[in-house]
Amino acid sequence: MKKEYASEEEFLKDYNKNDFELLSLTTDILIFSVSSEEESNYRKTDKKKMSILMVKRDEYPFKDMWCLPGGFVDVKENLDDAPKRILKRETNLDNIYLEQLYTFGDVNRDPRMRIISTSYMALIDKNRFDTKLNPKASWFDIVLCEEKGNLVDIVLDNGNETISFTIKKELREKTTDRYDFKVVKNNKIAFDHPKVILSGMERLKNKIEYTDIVFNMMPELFTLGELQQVYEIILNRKLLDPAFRRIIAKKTEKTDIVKKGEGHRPSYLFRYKDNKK
Amino acid sequence: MKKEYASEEEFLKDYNKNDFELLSLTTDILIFSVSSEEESNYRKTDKKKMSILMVKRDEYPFKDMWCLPGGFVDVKENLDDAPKRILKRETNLDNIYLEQLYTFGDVNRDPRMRIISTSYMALIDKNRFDTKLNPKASWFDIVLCEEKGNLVDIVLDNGNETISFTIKKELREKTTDRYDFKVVKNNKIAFDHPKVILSGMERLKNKIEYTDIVFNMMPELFTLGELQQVYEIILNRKLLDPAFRRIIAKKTEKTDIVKKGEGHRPSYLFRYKDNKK
DNA sequence: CTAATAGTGTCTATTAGACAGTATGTT
DNA sequence: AACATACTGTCTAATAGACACTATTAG
Repeated sequence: MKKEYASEEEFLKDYNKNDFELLSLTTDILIFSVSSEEESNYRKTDKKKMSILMVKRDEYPFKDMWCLPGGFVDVKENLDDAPKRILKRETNLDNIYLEQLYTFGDVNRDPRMRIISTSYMALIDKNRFDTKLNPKASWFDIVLCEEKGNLVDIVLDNGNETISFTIKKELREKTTDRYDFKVVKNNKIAFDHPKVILSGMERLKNKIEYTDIVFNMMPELFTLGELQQVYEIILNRKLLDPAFRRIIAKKTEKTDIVKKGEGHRPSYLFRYKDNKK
Repeated sequence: MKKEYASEEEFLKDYNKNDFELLSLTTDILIFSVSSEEESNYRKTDKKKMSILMVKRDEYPFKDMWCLPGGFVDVKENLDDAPKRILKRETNLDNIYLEQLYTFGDVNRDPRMRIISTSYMALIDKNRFDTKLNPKASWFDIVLCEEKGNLVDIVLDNGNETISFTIKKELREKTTDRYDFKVVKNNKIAFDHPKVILSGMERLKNKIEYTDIVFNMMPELFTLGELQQVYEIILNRKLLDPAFRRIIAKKTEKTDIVKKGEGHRPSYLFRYKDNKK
């Protein structure tokens, strides 16, 4: 028989939290940045790559594999606050503006128990942070990102170790939602984090077109060539100079500072110009 | 002292689930459909409105208020499967393709205990479902949706009751993420569901531009006038006929069936044409 | 006939794509 | 001078916005 309560207060006093099964919630944080690879040819500009911040697991499960910084959400903290706290603890990075990415909740995504994970992402310019990274954290460059048919190959490298995965994108029927991701190959990446990484990369690819998100990963001052390179690695295709400059003109502001000494014609430096309000 | 394990198997045998605080996860489901309001003028076509499927709460907390269909995620079921099961139980609707919307996790969003909720959304044509709705479920038309400055007013009506809310959209600093939503007025809507509803409406507004999602809420055959009306209520603005027809031409296919008897020039019926492979 | 919607033609403004060309530093 | 990148001019194609016009039905 269901008990009748006279008011919400009475009901709550009597409410037994253990009537429902409990589970754990974690949050994983995907931080993108840009790194430059020195070119041997003095004339060429440094080749840029996307990087992802990862952490080496020193405990089971997935001991000695790499994963995104993450951890358990505290019962007494807002979901949005958890990734900030955990990012600080895991990597020592602070003051980063995160946006929610997706919530992954397959039954067997964690071998310990039922754990659901809400992922967050952010773009930063890692050179603006002078805090020292925790020793177990490390930046991995995306050294390969290739899509053949419905297979996506990603290879990451931190200068020391190479890790990689392959995901099969399966079109979902009757929905305009994203694809289903199936991890078909995984070399040293813990949990379902390959899916998180690919989700973030696709989100970024979309958002770069209609937001100013990319400037979060640029330094204060940059050349348009550098900015174009970042667009090109995110979109994974070459852009034409004039078209790029037309579009970017509204979002940037030319300074009178010139970057010289690069072995070719110097470039003006630009800065981000916010047009919203 | 941290114990050393020789293998992942050994670690898992020893793993104590209660080392971490547990919480509950629910899922809320936002179902959109279109309803038509009979026009008194025989010449005019029926005015369309967006509708949302809601459920009356018959228990505390929020007794007698309206909320989205939702419920607790089972420890043994995939997150994506929970909303399907719960939607069936709460409303009797089956076989609906849901996409994940957002995960809401403020500490006090549920007065009973710490509950985090992942919301899902779907668009359906409710007339295609001949299953009878559960008595506590009901379709609410969006009878008003107005944005003034950073305040959004929404009024819902099921023919019997009117419920409403006002949300303040606060621009987040330094992020290209969505706004923060603050519920500043709430008339009879349970939990933080006003936020879920508005998130869904904004998602829909975005997705209608670059996906074919809208056809999920259209009948098999429709006139372009009807389709245009649906676009207009979702986007909340008038569209010009020629421009609309140009865009929609790629996504639709003309049949040789004509809809007559409407008090004005008859219209050909169209059907959705999927262009993705 | 009239009201209402269906459907088309076309001009213009804007934007995207393509390519070629000029400019200017370093070695 | 040669190379690499910076930056611009301009033609063309495609697209979006605006407006006006014609067509067809029920009553």
